[in-house]
Amino acid sequence: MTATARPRALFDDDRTGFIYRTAARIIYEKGFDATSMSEIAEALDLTKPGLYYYVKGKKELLFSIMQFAMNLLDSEVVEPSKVIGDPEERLEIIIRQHARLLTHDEAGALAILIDEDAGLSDEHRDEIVNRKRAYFEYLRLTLEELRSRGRLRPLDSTVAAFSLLGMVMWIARWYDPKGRLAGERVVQDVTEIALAGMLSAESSKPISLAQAL
Amino acid sequence: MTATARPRALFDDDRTGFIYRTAARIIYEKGFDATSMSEIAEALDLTKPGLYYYVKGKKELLFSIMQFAMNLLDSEVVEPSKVIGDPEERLEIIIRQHARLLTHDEAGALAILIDEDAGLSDEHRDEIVNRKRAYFEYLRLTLEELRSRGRLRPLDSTVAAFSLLGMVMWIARWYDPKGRLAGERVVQDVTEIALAGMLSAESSKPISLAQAL
DNA sequence: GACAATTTACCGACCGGTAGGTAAACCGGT
DNA sequence: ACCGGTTTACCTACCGGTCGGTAAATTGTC
Repeated sequence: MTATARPRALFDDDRTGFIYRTAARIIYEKGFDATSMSEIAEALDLTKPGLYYYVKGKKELLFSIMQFAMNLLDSEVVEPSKVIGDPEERLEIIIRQHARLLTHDEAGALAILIDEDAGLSDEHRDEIVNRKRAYFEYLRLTLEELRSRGRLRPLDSTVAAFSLLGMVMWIARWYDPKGRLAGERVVQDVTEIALAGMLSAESSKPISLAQAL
Repeated sequence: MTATARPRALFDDDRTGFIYRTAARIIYEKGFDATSMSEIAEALDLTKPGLYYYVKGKKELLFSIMQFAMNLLDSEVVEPSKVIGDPEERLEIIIRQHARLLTHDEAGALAILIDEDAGLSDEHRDEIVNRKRAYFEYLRLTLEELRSRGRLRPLDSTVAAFSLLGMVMWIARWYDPKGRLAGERVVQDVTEIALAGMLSAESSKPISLAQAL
């Protein structure tokens, strides 16, 4: 697990990266519309035009942060799960990794990804929505694969996939890393609830092949 | 429209009610900050001062809508479930009724309730947060009751309650009443996933107890 | 049932303030 | 002398909110 492996995103070394991450934190805390460019600039010890030297505009800034968040999701959740053949194990990794991401500090950018697409231009929103849709479809197809092996409850896979996402995404809304609950406990419980909600009653893990016949 | 028991909220007859509901729809679609009072006024075939004849201010308008939504939640979810003794049945009613509410048209006000508390004044936010907290605690205590009867998986009840809420609330984000999926199918599947995720493996009754509603 | 007094339901014009954004000057390092 | 990075000074657009006013309905009085 190498627990401390920090995700190391695209922009992390240069000044631009610092700006994006700082902006993400503030926008996450206050909301996109309620956050002014001057505020972000101030947090960077800059004046507003100083910030505009680095970013083209407020919408582009939001878009960049969202692309960063989607990259994070791809590299930390999708990629590691892709190599796993068994759909049940794969589903578990998806949930667990996604939940884990949200309990870590990068949650800010991820949470922005959830809520703020209204602030994007039409073309940018299309881009983000497509990437979200791809992730959703990946999750849904994993569920369908599970169904074809008789391991999924008799559920509509769209409803099931959205339910999983809702459970997991919600973590960003309520979890406080400085609170009573340990992050790993949250990740563990959410993963367990999610799997139990999806898998058909009999034969959780040990037996697998005999049932398909 | 009589037999199906429309929730019939506080404001439904008078002009004020119409204003609140219209505003809720627009704010739900565009977000609170991105919605101007002139826009709301225009949707009502009024000018801005005309709108201000009815509402004291933008924040008060938001607060009123949120109070309406909380009242709806209380009358449609909490009240009907309170009379049920068995915690498993009660849990099912809570989930089912809450999900059902979100698949109906009143979802707008409910969704605002989810996202927009940042727009409230401090005192108003306290009021809303307290009501939300009461609902959460009601749900969590139902889970604890379930645990005391050995029917809850070994989960932290806080994590479990938030997971349920996330699943259910998320419906407002993705469900389209005009889409492919029938509302009742969504309600049914989500309820099933939720219960399966909570209840310990042995001895879960057949799901369909409370079909009549 | 006539008519003055009052209230209801609005509108046009406008104000203070702030947001996103820009032009142009400035400054330190090489 | 140049140039990346930064500032000062500023513009325009729009937002929440208010002021003064008014046509139409309602109410009280005789």
